[in-house]
Amino acid sequence: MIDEGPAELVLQAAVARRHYLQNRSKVEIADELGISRFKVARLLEAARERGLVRIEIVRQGALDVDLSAQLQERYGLGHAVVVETADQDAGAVRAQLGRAAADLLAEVLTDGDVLGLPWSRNVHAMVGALARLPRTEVVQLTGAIALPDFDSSAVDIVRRAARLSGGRAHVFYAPFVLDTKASADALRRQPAVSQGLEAAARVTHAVVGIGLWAPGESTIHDLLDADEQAELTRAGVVGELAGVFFDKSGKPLRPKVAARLMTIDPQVLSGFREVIAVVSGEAKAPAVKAALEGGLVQGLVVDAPLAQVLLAD
Amino acid sequence: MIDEGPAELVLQAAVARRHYLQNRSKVEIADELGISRFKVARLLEAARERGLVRIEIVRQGALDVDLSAQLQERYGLGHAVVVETADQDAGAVRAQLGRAAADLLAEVLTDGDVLGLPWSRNVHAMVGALARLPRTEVVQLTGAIALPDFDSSAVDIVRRAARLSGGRAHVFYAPFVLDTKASADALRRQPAVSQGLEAAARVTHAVVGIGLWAPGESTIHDLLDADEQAELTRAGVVGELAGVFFDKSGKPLRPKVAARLMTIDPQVLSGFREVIAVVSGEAKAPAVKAALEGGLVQGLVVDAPLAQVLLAD
DNA sequence: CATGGTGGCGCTCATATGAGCACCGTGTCA
DNA sequence: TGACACGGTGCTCATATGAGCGCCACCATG
Repeated sequence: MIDEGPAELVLQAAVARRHYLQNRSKVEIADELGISRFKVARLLEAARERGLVRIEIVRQGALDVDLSAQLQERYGLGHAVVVETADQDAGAVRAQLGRAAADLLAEVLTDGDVLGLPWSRNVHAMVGALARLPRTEVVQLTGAIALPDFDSSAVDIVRRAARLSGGRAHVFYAPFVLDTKASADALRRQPAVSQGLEAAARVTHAVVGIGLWAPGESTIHDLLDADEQAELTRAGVVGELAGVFFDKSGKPLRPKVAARLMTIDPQVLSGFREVIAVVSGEAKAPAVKAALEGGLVQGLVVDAPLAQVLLAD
Repeated sequence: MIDEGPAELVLQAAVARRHYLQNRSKVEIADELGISRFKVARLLEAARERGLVRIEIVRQGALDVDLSAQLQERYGLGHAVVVETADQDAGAVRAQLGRAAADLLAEVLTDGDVLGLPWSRNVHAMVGALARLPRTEVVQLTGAIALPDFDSSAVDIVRRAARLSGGRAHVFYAPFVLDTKASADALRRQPAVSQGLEAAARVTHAVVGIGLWAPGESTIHDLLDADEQAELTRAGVVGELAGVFFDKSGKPLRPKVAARLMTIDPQVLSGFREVIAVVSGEAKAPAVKAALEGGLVQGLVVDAPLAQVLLAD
């Protein structure tokens, strides 16, 4: 009797089929085939080693759940969602991410949580896709930016989210970037503004975008002049989220320019239970990686290409 | 909190990934994720139900082990081997089947077994592919046929197998088909022939081809004249193997013509421990099905198309 | 012929797992 | 408000499973 021939192979397949495809127990299989349960176990092991059994985690609709799970495990995230975006233009990708993020948020939030939202194109997209939310207060985290292509500001974002949740909206009217520290301080002294920013202390969940500190990759970057951009680069800034700057290890920085921004303090951010970042594009990987490593975000909604880069060593 | 969103999906994927891809126990996973082992079990169940986990039995080289296992289970066979033959011509298919059958035989036979071989094109191909065999006697089961394309007869087949195994060859020189019953009887009285056929009683394993009772699908069919062909068809013959005729339920028949054939008795055939049939081509399915249902064969080496038909209900 | 190595097999016993149940918080309806 | 159904959870206990071990047949040497 010569071993390892086709009969052995087919026996392994027969056992694997019964166990994995018809999920019957090893004892059952052993009885049926008249062999010991130990032999069944060994046959299964051999079948797996030989590569006879192929197991994969399948994509579900637009979600690549396998990549998601890998991301979640790799960075110890609370939540990770990878959206499969069949090479579409940036706008379509943003919309898909927004939908996924909206679903995630609706699932993650519980009555009594407090949601914080900054201005961000991706956050805007998410709020646009929101259908329903548990009852939560919604807090504005940054000043407003009026961009030519967007007819919505931080205030509108927060209002819409609050309307959907049925909770209270904490808003204030102020620009994201002021011309001087003095103007910014003056604004912060306004009761409406200070109350709004104080509410941020109660926030449990925030949804943010992440900007890479490079031209065209961060709204704030593009709002500053060349000298300031360079200064922050020299200071080690690789990215920002909700107006909080951080370096390549994810450590928050407080550059002088920050005093001119209407945004939350890095320490407030770190008090949130979960910060969910919605980001797309491989280009942003360095900033996202830094934010992850610094523990600035605990949730991630990204497109597949970015996920791939984040997982590549 | 709204259920069944992306977070739930990703959680299921995370659990499935850990369990199936990194095969860690449910208890381990439960500890790591901080949930109960029961919840892990339920998540896995949900993941499987949802189709999130995909398990398949993979083809191995030329063998479709999954189809093989299905065939084996379906017909309660001792052995089944399905060969993947990427739509080649009949000759190439025959050669591949022969190789698979040779490997199977080498694996199945044990010292002391007795191998019986009839004349058949597929058996000829198998013997040609044989490289080594355990020590077994080899017994000729049918008379010889000289076909224009084949320079080998039953005698040569048996001799070659015996040489490879190192066992004794039991051969006799006689044609497969005689002109009259009287000639056949006379031949059977020859000591050399009768001794050969008697040795068949000790056979434990036989490898045979299966002929479908139709033009071009059975060597014996084509050797008879039109009247006889029709007579057997009327008698219910759907196929033959090793010169034994059978009907559509696999019951052996003994038509008058059989007396003119130099072959074994149906009863002798049923005394063999395992009869392995080597067959290819969907066309032969009816004959193969009959032989299987009648319990005439316990082993099968077939090409994938035939296997598909045998499994289709 | 003795000797030791090797691989396959099935055992024991601790652990992992599944079936079924009880519990709890929630929502619904009278 | 109370009664009740329901989904989700973790428990108990019987069963299935895995790790490691010893047995035995086989084989290759001295």
